[in-house]
Formats: sequence, C-alpha cells, structure tokens
Amino acid sequence: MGITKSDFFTEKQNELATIFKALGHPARLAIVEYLLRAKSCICSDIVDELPLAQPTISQHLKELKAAGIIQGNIEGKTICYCLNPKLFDQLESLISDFAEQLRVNNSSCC
Amino acid sequence: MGITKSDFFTEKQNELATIFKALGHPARLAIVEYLLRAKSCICSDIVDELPLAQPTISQHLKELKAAGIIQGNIEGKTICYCLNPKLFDQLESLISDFAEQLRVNNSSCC
DNA sequence: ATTATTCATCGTAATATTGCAATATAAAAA
DNA sequence: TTTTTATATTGCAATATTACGATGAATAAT
Repeated sequence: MGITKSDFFTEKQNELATIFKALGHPARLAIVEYLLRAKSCICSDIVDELPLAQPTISQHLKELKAAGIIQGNIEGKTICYCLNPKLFDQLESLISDFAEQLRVNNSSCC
Repeated sequence: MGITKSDFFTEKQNELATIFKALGHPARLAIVEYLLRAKSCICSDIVDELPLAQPTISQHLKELKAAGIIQGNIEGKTICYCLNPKLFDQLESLISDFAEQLRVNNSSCC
C-alpha cells in the first residue's frame, strides 16, 4: 500500500527509521558529505555542486532538516545550513552498540 | 520523477544510500533489532513477532539481504537469517568518522 | 501418498518519493 | 524603485514502495 504501519512500531523505531530513510538517498548523502567538508554552510554552493535542480535540492534539504540531520538558520538573504553534531553522536553510539552486540552475541551464526 | 539519478553520484554514495534506505523502515529496523536479540535466526519467529503478513516480511527480508545487512542460508525447511557483522563494523567506522569530522571541523557552525 | 509447515513469488491496489518547470517570496544591490 | 540573487512552494508526471491475498515450491510429519 505504500503506507507504512507506523502505529504498530515503537516511537524509537519510527524516529530512527526516519533518520536512516533521510540518509538513504545518494543526493542527500552527497549533501551531508559536502557539509562535512565545507565547514561553512550555504545552500547555493550545494546547487552548484550537485547535478540537480534547485527546487529538488531545496526539497532534499527540507527532508534532512525534518529528520534532524541538518540545522538551518536564516541569515539575511541566504540560509546557513549545517550538520547537527548531536544527532551524529547519537547515531555513532547507536551503531556502535549494534556492532558490539553482534560481536558478543552472534559470533557463530550462519 | 520517483527515479533517483544514481548515475550522477559515486558508487560509494549509491551503495551507502542503499544500506541506509534499507534501514529506513520501522519494520526492517524491528527485524534487525530482533536478530540482534535472538541469537538464532528463523523467519517464522519474525512473522509472529511483527504485525505484518508473511509475504510482507519476506519482502522486507529480501531487501535487507539485497543491501547486505542480513545473510540467509537455506537449512532444511527453514531459512537461517542473521545479521552481517562485517557490514555493521563498516557502518560503525563510517559513522564514527563522520562524527569525528564534525567534532574537529564544524564546532562553530550555526 | 497425503497433509501440514515454512518461506518465496506474483499480481495488484494504495500511497509515497523523486524531480523539475513555473512561480512565489524576500532580502540585497543597482 | 527596479532588478538581481537566493531560496521556498506548488503542481504534476514518472516511478518506487508498502502491504497483502492467492498461489507456488519444497521439506517434514503423519
């Protein structure tokens, strides 16, 4: 049905899924990687950097923001977009927990 | 257009996007979490565990497998599905790199 | 041999996503 | 004030995803 039965899953699962989903597109990953490299953060640079039209990029930025991956502050004419370090810290510890659990528990599987 | 312009992005970006995308659904996250807990790994258990029909779960498992997140071996009547520890190690170091870069570079942003 | 049991596949409906042209908005520059 | 610049929004077409019933395939149990 193209609709996910979010109600049946925990809030955490839904939240985390939103984050991964936002990262699950090459254009949005490219944006994240660009923001990692470029310490400053302006949108027009990204439009030049990627092979996508401006409205498309604007839409991707919106999704990244909705997922909490980037933050954006209006600053005169331009918008300052940058990564949310807190979220990446959380993601780091989550994945690290996953990997650790795997190391401890499931060594002999498959 | 609902089609992603994969050609314009690097292979790495596309691969990584596939992995995140696969994790970007609560049902698939629930499956991953279940496989983390349950050291053994059988599909029928998952069907009992989740509020989704068997074909739907089969489909989600297929996607997780295609992304390299889980591995599956035929074992008589049942299939042994389990997580791919290598991939989680890679993911761990990737996210950890991201977070580290953020800590070093972008402290004063936004 | 027949009947479960377990899982995959097919077909299909409902919905979501991706991408862009056109247009809107709003600040800066002229 | 007019024009340029930077970004957002709208509307829409093409395509992808999600979910499930029906069915298939293959092993295990009876």
